[in-house]
Amino acid sequence: MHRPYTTDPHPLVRKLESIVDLTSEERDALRALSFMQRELNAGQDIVREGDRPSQACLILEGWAFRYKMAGDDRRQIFSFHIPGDIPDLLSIHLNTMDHSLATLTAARVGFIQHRSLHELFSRHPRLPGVFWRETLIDAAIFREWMVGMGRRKAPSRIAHLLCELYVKLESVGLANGHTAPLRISQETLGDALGLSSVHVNRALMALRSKNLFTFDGRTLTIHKWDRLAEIGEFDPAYLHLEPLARAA
Amino acid sequence: MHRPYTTDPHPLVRKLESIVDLTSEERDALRALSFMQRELNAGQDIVREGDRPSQACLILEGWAFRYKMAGDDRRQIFSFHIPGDIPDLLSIHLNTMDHSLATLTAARVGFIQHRSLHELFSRHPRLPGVFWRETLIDAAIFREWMVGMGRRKAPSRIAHLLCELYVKLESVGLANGHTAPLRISQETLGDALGLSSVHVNRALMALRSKNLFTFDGRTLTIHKWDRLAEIGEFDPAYLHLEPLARAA
DNA sequence: CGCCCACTTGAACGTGTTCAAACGTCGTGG
DNA sequence: CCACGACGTTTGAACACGTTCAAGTGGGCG
Repeated sequence: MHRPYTTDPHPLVRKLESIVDLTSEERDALRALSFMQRELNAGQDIVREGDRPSQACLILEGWAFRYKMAGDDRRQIFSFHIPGDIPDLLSIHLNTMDHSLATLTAARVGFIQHRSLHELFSRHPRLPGVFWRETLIDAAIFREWMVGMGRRKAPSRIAHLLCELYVKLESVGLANGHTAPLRISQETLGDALGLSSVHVNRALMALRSKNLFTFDGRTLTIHKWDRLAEIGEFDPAYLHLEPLARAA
Repeated sequence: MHRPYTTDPHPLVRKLESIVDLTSEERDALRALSFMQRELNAGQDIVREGDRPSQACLILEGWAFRYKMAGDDRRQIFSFHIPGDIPDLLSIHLNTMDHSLATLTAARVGFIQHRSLHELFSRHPRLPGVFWRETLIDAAIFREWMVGMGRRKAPSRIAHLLCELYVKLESVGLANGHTAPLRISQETLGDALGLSSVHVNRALMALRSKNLFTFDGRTLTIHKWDRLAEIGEFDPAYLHLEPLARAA
């Protein structure tokens, strides 16, 4: 379905190579991007709604997620991010953050100055298009989540999310066979799906009784992909995983 | 809150000038963009999920919306579009449409070849960033709709959408005083909000009884903005209406 | 005038929420 | 090593919100 992942040690290079053939100059330029590195615990905000960042955050290890609060009790999560992602890349064109970014697990992240990215883009004119495309895929995933929250019931939403996360992990080489690491609490799943944790629990138990997958909050193993995809109405087209045409 | 709109006859120039100061060269290049023009009735698909367009659609007159079907009965609408918008601009970087675009009202649209856009971008290096930014704002609106569908109740969602549409119309000069044209059926509102038309009707009636606004499916007049914004938890920050810095 | 479409209303039903309590597990410190 | 606490999961019961189906209303347009 998609190109084989490479094993480049740089997460950003690895991610982009899963999408497009980089020239060696582009690869070198990406590896040369300088950033300040930080280790964070789980559940820490990286950037907050209202901030005006001058740098963007590259996930090097661990998971992050984006969210926004409605009032001070209701949280809506928009996306989960894995190594190689730059979840707040949008801050290079939108001055003020309209949402927050936080770590889901303990994580290592790098902060890249916007200035460095602009330089990278002007020197390597194919790259802005590649990153633009990444933000368009983000938006495609948002649309699919909207379909879920607007038009699918809880079990279907859960099945869909599990399929999506599995495919994304697999596409960057983080899944083995039918198993992938997935350290997400039911409360967090609920905040991503627009459900209460109680209802996530009940729907999850109902799904579990069908033996389609096992999931204990740490590891996801999918036993019957086709059936799960059917329940979740999952069609991966919106992830746009087909690689781009080769570099000229 | 945002810059005064210009009255340039070209909808695309008018839209972009509401965001950024264009140089006269940029303006001329935009006006010179060639496109095939078409008149469409209300409720016609312009591009469909699965298509691989070689052109992008500029709305010249009337309204359009983007949507996706779940099964063949449930429809989810993602966005509404007005003159100056290029709702499927994403097709320049994503080969296959993951959703459809249709007219809401009778409309006049222009189809711009992707090739022309690429040429425009390479000749006017500030423009890709401006268009990229537009697609990032699209995504910001998707996020806000996710908050609504996941975490707000029907009356709040409706109030929020009315506020959003009013502000967007005002920002391009399509609202007069407190009144704006808004030709949307309750069924369509429901498909955008993740609600049944029956429930939209009831929630709308309940809101109407508060005399915050009048809306008859054609025209929206807002009487008590503050109160409506409060009910909808509407904070326009996510629309990123502040103009960009002036051209150097 | 009459038809069509959108809006309105009612009643029964279903999905998901809320509140509360109990249970398990894991990591920490005594 | 065990006790404890923190946190996530599981369960129950009552309730609220939203859906569905069905019928009736009203306005605009041919």
